[in-house]
Amino acid sequence: MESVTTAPTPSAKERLLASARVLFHERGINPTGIDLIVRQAGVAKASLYNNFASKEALVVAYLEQELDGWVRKVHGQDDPLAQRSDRIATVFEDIARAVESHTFFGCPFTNAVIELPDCAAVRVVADRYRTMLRAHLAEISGADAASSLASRLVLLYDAAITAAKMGRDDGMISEASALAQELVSAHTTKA
Amino acid sequence: MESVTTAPTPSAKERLLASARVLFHERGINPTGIDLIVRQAGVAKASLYNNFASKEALVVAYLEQELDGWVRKVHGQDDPLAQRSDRIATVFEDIARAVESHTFFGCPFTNAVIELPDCAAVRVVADRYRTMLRAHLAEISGADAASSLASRLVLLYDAAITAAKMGRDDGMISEASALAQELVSAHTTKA
DNA sequence: ATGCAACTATACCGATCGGTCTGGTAAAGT
DNA sequence: ACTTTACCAGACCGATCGGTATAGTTGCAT
Repeated sequence: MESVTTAPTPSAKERLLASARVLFHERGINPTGIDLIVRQAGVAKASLYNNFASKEALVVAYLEQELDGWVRKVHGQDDPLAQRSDRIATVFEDIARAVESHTFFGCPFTNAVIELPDCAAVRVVADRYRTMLRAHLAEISGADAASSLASRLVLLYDAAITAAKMGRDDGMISEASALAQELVSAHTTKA
Repeated sequence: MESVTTAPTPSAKERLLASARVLFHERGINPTGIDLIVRQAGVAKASLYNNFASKEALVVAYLEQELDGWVRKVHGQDDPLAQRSDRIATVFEDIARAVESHTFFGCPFTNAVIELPDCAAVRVVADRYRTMLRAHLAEISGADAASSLASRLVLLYDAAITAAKMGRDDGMISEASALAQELVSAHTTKA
């Protein structure tokens, strides 16, 4: 039985966003030309510009799609009744799982800011993501979003992603996870 | 009195590397065209290709220059007789100072890996940098390079840079610095 | 003084970029 | 029946890309 929200034949817009996602992840944004996106989506070039004002608009839509996906994922898998340290561990396991399945290409928002440093709209979405990331990490650790602990968890999350992107990963992700859990435990017992 | 190693008139190669550095930092690598580099260096296009085989080779030379500069900087300012936590603090103060002076554009090696994901030579230089970074952080903290503490310090260093790049920086750098110093102190007193 | 190497200046190359335009097809709305 | 909407296919546009070629100049070494 199909979900009513999933059309059996994706629209041109959906196919464009889907192939843009794959290509931006695998090759980066700037090296991925319009023609390639269109061809891989099996869509006419005009359909791209009927749905998006420009390549930049497509990039922003792609980032918003990534943000939506991230929100849905963390809401779907996070168990509010679990131990704080387990909820923290889940976040880092996510990164490790993506690395193992070779579907990890770094943080899409960080990558986009680096690739398009002059695009204000990209910055806006990235800021929105980072605010929500901080809120989520604060929530699952039982800390205030403005707290020092929340800052430190954001730092460790960013760090794990950077390490996964840059290194051959000698347990850096689990190291970040362990330190994060230590911080949360210390904070929990202290309170 | 001039240093013997600094020519009064920089060669074409030196001028090219100097302007490549500025442009790659400010605009990123891919959006910076050859013509712009050449024009800003006040150099003929042929001089670029007399000194570098391709734009990619220029990028690699730029990264090697960045690595050299980083090595010289840390060797110049680090005081082996200082307290461990002070030596750690210096590393993070460096980032904060760069941010304040608006000469901070994120980690050149991370940025280059993101902008040119298919360039193996870029990866090589980036790996070299990361090995030296780990060795340096291990040394100034009195830890083994393969130790858990060294991993954690690398994580926090990366994190501080990412936070500085992505955020409006509400004390994230000093938060990373504080945590790093706490880890080193705990490790020192334990031993 | 002569020859070579390094340099400047600029025209030029094919390829590709983001983006537009034309033209045609198929389904849905009225 | 007619229009509108959404779509595909692909030619086409000017601009820019990385890179080469031509031609002339400067300065140093022998």
